[in-house]
Amino acid sequence: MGVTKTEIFTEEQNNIALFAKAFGHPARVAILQHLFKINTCVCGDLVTEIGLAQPTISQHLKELKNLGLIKGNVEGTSVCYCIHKENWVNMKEVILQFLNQDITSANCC
Amino acid sequence: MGVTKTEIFTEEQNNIALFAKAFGHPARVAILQHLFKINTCVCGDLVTEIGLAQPTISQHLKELKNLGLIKGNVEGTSVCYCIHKENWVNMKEVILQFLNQDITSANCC
DNA sequence: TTTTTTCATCGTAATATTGCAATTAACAAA
DNA sequence: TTTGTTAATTGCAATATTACGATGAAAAAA
Repeated sequence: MGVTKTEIFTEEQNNIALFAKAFGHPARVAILQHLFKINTCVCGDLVTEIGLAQPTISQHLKELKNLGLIKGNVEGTSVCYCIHKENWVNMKEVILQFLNQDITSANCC
Repeated sequence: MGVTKTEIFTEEQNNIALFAKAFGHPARVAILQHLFKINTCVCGDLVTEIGLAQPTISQHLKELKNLGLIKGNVEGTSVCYCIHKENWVNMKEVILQFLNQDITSANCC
């Protein structure tokens, strides 16, 4: 029915899925990459950088912020965004543990 | 319009997003985890293991297969699935490169 | 104060995703 | 052949996501 049955999965499985969804869209990937590349707060140039309409970027930023992967500071009329280091490291741990499952001993067809 | 504007992003950004979407749903996370845990081909018990209806599981398996992350062998009336090792390693490389962007020197607010 | 700048929010349209009942397809077993 | 088993496919309903124009809010600039 279009709604994910989160209740039948573990918290870990739901967390992995939530984080993965965060960079499951190229616009959010591009936003995060830009924040890493600039390596400091970014005030306002994300719209021209990415090439989507301002409300669309704002929406993607909101999702990333809700997940805690970025934070935003108001500076006058503009807002400066940057990676939330601590939460990024936490997210990375969760995803890495999933990606690094042992595959070497797999006895497959 | 509900449709992602893939044409304005790089191939790398689109690839990261595609792979991330693959485990952006807890059912697919659970399927992959089970395949890793069993560490061999799995024939048929995924439906009872995960707890979703058979057509739903079949659909998630199809997505993972289309992305190349798993492969399926027909064995009589049943189908055996397992991780596609080589493609999994490739996917891991792509995601890791994205996750491991340097954050230490970030000069943030 | 008025205007401008910058970003968030609202409302809406288009498309995508999730989930399942019903059916079909392919094969094994009787 | 008929029956049973297993998994894919079809069709559909419900919900989620993506994108943007229009508008609103807040602060700086004139």
